[in-house]
Amino acid sequence: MASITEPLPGTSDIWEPETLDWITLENAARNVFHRYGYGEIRTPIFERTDVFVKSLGDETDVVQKEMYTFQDRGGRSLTLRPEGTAGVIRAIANAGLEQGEEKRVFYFGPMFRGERPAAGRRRQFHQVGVETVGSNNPWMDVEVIAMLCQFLDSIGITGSHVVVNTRGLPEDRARVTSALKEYFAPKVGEMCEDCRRRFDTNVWRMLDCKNEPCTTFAAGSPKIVDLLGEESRTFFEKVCQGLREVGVEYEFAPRLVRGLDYYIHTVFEVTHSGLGAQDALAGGGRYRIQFAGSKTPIEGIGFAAGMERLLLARQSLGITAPDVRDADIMVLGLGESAVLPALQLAQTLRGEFAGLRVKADFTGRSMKAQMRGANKARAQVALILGENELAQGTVVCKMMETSEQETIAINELNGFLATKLNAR
RNA sequence: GUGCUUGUAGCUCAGUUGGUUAGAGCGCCUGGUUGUGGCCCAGGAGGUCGCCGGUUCAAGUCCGGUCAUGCACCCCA
Repeated sequence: MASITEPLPGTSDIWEPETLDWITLENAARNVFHRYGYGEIRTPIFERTDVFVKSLGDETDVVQKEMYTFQDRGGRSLTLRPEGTAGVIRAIANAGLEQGEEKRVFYFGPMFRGERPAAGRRRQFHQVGVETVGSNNPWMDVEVIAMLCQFLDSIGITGSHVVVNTRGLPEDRARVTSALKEYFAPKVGEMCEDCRRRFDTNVWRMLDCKNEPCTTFAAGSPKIVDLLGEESRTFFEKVCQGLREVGVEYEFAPRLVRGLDYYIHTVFEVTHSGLGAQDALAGGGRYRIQFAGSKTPIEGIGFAAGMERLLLARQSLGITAPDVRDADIMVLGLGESAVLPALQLAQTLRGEFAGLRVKADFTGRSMKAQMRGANKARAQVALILGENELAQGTVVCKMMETSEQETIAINELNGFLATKLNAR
C-alpha cells in the first residue's frame, strides 16, 4: 500500500531551491509577454467537461483516455483541465469579444492528464501559454512564434528546434482525408495495428506514426500543404515568409499533425534534445473553437510550453537552481530572557532590510548549538543577544565568513549592518 | 493501458551460496567546562529491510501478489 504521505503518482512536491527556479521562469515569461502587450489571465483549473470535449474533439486521445473527470455533488460532469486553451477561450467567449476586437493573454498553471509518468511527463504538469484571439492574420502567427523563441532565449535555452506545418482550413479537410486514404489504402495491410485503426478513425495521424514500417510509408505520402486549397496555401506561405524575414530559424515539417481537433492552418512545435523521449518543449498553433450558444467561432493562435520540460532543458544546459541562504541574518537569543527580544529585533530588521532573510532562534539552547544553526543556514551575520547585551543596549555582530565580531549599540545596528552586508 | 527497471536509516548505498543483536558514508542531536559556528575528537538518536501472503527449522536474501519509483511505448507540454 502506498503511504498516505507520498504524493500521488505523477505528482510531486517542489521545494525551495527549485521553487526559485520556477519563479525565475514565471518572471521571465511575464517580462517577455508584457513587452508584446499580453496581459495575464487566470482561469479555473476545472471546467465543465464539455468545455474540453467540444473544443479538443471527442475523438482525441486527450479526451478519450487522459482526462480527470468527475461528478460534483450536483451531478454535473467536471474535468480538471488537461490543457489551457479551452478554458481561456471559454473565458473570452463568456466575457464577449466584439467584432474586430483582439485579445492577447498569457497564463501559467497546473494541467492534468492521466498518463503514465516518464521523463518530462507528469500527471500534474505545468504550462505557460499564450493566446491571441480575434486575429486571422498570418503575421500574428509569425509574431507569436517569434515571441516564443524570445522567451526561450530569455531563460537561457539554446539549441531548440522549431518545426512548422499547416493543417489548412476545415473546408480542406475532406479533400486531404480522402487523398490520404487513397494513398494509404493499398499499404494499410502492412502497417502497424494502430495505423490500421487510424485508417478509419484518424488518417492524419498515420503521418506521424513512429513505428517502423509506417514511417517509410508516411515519408512517401503526399504533403498536407499540397492538398490544401488556395487560401490555406497562401496563408501558410505568408507565415513561412514572415518567419524567414523575422529571422526565426525553423524547419518545415510536412507531416506534423498534432493531436487536437481545434487546430487550423499553422501548427508548430519546439523540440529540444536535452529532454529524453518526450522532446517537445512547447507546441501550439492556430485554432477555431465554437461553444454551444455562440454565433460564430472564436479564432486565435497560441502555444503552451511545459514548465517541467523547460526546467529539464535548462538543466541539460547546465543552468541550475540559484543557490540561496536560509538566512542572511540569524538572531540568537541566549537564555529565556533574550528570546522575546530576539524576536523583536528580527522584526525590526525585516522592516529595515527588505531584501534579506532574517531568522531568529527561539530555542534558548546553548550558544554553540545556535551558532551551528547559524552556520547551517549559511547566515552572513549572527546577531547575539544575551543578558549582557540586553543590559547594555547592545548586540554582538559576528560576521560568519571572517569570524570577526563587534559589539554594536542597538541604535547603530542598522547603519552597521548596512555597510557590512553590501545587500540592502 | 502495455513492457522493462528499481524499492534496506533523513540522503547515497553495502548486505556474501537464505542462518544468531541489519551495516557504512554523509546528514542530524549532545558534549569536548564558564556566552561562539565551519575542521577535528567522543558519544547518541534514527530502520515494521515498500506492503501482504507463501516456501523453509530459519528470508533483507527464494516464490507469488500488490503498491510505489524510474524509463520506454501510445500520445503529448
